[in-house]
Amino acid sequence: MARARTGSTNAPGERLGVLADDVDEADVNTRALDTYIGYALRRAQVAVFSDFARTLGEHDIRPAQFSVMLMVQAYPGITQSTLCSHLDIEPSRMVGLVHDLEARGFAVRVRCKSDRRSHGLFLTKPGEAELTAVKQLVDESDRHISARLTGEERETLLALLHKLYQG
Amino acid sequence: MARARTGSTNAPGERLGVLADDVDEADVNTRALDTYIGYALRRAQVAVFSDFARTLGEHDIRPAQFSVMLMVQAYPGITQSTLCSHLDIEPSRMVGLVHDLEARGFAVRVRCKSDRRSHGLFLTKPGEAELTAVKQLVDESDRHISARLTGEERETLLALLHKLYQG
DNA sequence: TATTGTTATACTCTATAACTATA
DNA sequence: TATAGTTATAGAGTATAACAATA
Repeated sequence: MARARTGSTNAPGERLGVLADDVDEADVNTRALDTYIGYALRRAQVAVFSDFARTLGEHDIRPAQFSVMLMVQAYPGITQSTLCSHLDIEPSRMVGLVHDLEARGFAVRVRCKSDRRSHGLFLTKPGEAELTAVKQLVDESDRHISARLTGEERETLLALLHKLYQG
Repeated sequence: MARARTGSTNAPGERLGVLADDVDEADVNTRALDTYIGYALRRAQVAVFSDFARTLGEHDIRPAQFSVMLMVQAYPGITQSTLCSHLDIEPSRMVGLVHDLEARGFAVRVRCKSDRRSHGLFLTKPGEAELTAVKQLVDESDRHISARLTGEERETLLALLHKLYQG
């Protein structure tokens, strides 16, 4: 890095026609970025989501859709707007997620008794079965990506992440 | 949650025309998701990137573009392909990032001596100045989001995240 | 033949505004 | 008038294939 920083031979050259010296690829690292929480979060998230997609394979359930299914299972009859506020998903995006679940026969919308503007959501029998299968794979993926951590480190990581986005 | 799980009154009703009972919003939480590393990472990353955008304000530099500028400053003359491999950005996306930096006068492309297919990248004087200003804001944002952690917790978090995506 | 940079394309995610039906 | 759900649209991120210039 010292060599690269001198800039003695590698000047930008406002004058065109100048050719640039090589940077020795062996010297290159991302140390200047590695101290940022945001950069580390991003890289970790990409790695985790990539494993998620690989593990779920042909099920074709995205993380956001999995989170919706899990919440609908935990709270049968939950409305889209309640889901939106708790999962921090925009209502307009929720429409597509729910519509896809319905089109695949995994969920149904039912008008709410108290407020007929709202739709209560329920998993169908096939939806419950799909979620059971998918949940096993998600758990497997979570174990897989946590494999580099001890159980204690995993709990510490979860607690620190919660501190970042909660109170 | 116990009430919601019984499903006694809230059955999906394959029969249409049935109306759904309300779910008590006060009972709703994301506990079923909070134990997943991937979910916690995603929520934390959204919070951090949101603060990043808010803090940088009118500078209109996205995280990916900031990472490129920082690497070009550390390694003047670095090529797009080297940047791509180290930042894990697709070459086709790098084109747009670099083009935008050039269009704004923050960077220049210079043909490489050894391999004239490659373009060495350099920050211009205005680019250096912009990066200096932006880096202060990024550091401020990082301090801001780290405020809920002790210095030791922050280091622990970084170390655990690195374990997730590195060796 | 293989690689660098590029163009084109497409799909997902994110964000906003506007509309409808209900309240 | 306000809210739930919807539609439409646009910008950004991600991924792939194909092409020109160069190796």
